[in-house]
Amino acid sequence: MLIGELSNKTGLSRDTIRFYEKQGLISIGRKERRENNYKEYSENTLHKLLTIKRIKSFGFTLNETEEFLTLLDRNAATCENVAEKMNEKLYKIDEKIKELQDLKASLSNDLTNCISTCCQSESNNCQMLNAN
Amino acid sequence: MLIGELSNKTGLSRDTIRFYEKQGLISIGRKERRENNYKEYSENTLHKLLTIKRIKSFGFTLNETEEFLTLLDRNAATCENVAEKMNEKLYKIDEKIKELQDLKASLSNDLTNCISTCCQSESNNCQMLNAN
DNA sequence: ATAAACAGTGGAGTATAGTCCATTGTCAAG
DNA sequence: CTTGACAATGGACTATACTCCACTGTTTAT
Repeated sequence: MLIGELSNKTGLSRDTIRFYEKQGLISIGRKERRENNYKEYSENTLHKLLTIKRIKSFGFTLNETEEFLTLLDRNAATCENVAEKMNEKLYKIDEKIKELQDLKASLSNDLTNCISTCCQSESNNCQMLNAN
Repeated sequence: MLIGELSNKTGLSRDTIRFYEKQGLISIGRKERRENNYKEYSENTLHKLLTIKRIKSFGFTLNETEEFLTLLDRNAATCENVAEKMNEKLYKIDEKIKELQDLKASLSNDLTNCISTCCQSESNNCQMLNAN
């Protein structure tokens, strides 16, 4: 199929598909061209793109996604290997959540302080912005 | 004071300070130069940089930080105005936290499914990666 | 006198994941 | 026969917040 069809079937833009190609996530051999030089994408490539979409939906970057693809190609994407990466990602997500929660807590805290004390100050400018 | 001292006092690198200058967060007049063309930074600028650090520590971007600085300059950074921006930021943080929690939940869920079913499959490659 | 440390400027590079543009070529419909 | 839709390619641009580099000038210490 041509890139337009591939785009329709995957929901990825042509540009994105070409970008993935540049990045080496998918590849096309010299033979897989029509006489007019148009690329003829295989079902395999379609499937690969859908896989990329799925892996990305788990929050993996393109580089990480590429690692998965390599494993898949080698038939080495065992549950064990995959679960390991998933757990790492889960850990990172947890870290980010904690970071954000800390940030939220400190922001909330400062905001509370502002309401109780800073607003009584005679300065127009909120004291919360003053560095320690 | 010269940029080196400013850097020491703020903990920001010279490059960062110059970057903030390029971005217009701090500015220096033509007069504030020594004869050798070195910039002479004021206490005011030092204070401003510390304020920038503090605002950024709340998770605001440089653009958002600039808005605060503008308010401060106009003596219009009232608690009300500041609190409004803080609340917006809190809301965005909350949204991000939720996003991450959802992502985490779906990842965890798929991982659980994998462990209970996918690992019994005869394929080497984990089924979790298969697009629907 | 010379080297180290510091200052100034302009511009490039980093990471991420595309998106957009220009140009040229191809194909199908009216 | 020309217009529109689609394809290929290469390269520029986006946002964010710096960081690093090259090159030049100045000051300080030895």
